[in-house]
Amino acid sequence: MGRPPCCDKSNVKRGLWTPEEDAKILAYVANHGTGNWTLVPKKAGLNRCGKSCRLRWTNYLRPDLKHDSFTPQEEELIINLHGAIGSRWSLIARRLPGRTDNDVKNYWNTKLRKKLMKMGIDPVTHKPVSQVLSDLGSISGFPNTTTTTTNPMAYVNKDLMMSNMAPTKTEPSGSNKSLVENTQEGQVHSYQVLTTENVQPHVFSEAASSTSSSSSSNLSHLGSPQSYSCQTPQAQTLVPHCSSFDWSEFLHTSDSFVWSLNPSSLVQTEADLFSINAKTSGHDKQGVASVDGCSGASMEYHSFVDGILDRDNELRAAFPELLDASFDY
DNA sequence: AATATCCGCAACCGCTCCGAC
DNA sequence: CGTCGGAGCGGTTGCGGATAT
Repeated sequence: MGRPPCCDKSNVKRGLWTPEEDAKILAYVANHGTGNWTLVPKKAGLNRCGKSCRLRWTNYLRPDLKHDSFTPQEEELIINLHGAIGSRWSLIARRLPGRTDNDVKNYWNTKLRKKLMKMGIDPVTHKPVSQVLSDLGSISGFPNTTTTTTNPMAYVNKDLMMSNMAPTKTEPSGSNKSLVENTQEGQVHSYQVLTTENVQPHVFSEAASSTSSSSSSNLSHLGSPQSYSCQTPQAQTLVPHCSSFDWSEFLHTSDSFVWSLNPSSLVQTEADLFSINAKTSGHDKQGVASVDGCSGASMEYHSFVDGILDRDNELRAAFPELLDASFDY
């Protein structure tokens, strides 16, 4: 037995909102405030679903919303947060005053995801594409007796597969979901994320609420000595290895984590990113973390993207034969 | 100038969460 | 403790404008 619909879909207006409808919502909220949205259409004289009214208010009409374009700082923040917690748009949006989860989600899907891919960074795992593909190579050499993940392919971004792989393997649709469907509430899952080194298996716990393969993957990074990101010792202790974990709470209480990734050297443009890459590949390693962990105070000069690119350079140097030229970006 | 294609954004859908009863 | 229903969330769709051909 399914849930009854919140309203009679056939008798309510759908689609774009008119200025008159917006005015009615605004007037209603001004007089009555928000809450009990199912009653709003009737009371405000609108032929709309209450849910639709709520969305219109929260995503567009709220007076505290910003409607201008995202700043480079906001961009950086979104990337960092997405790398840390995956596609938890509402949590990310809470860190961006005046932005809604829908704003952030759309901006990610239309701009940032493509931007990262263009830079050779897999937007799902936040790893360099070459590393993801070489990881995939390792994984595809099954059987892997230590991996408890039911679907290793879930780590691989669909876009990445489409753009870089022969069409012989495709990510099963809803693979993210498959991880979740196999997850009982409160159950702890252990994963080994394979890397080319594959010498430092690490285990992490997945919060039961997690529905994102990207976050799963990145959670592993947070606790991993192989991490490309600039975790602080605090960060490692802040990410609890337990099944009941509230990311919202985490984000509110652990500014030192994400914000320590790159507090002083926000990457401004794609051109900057490439120039950074050029610098680091020129072995100007001042302030660059070692691969096997964070190297103290120098970390604060090392950006999130720097870490990714350094990691990639290191990988290429160590395993030139593994990286086919076609993987170049 | 006309048409096709691409892109961004607003809105919708279906699901889960959570509090009230 | 189970059910109900509102609220919230993430994924997806579709429209309309911009750009390319």
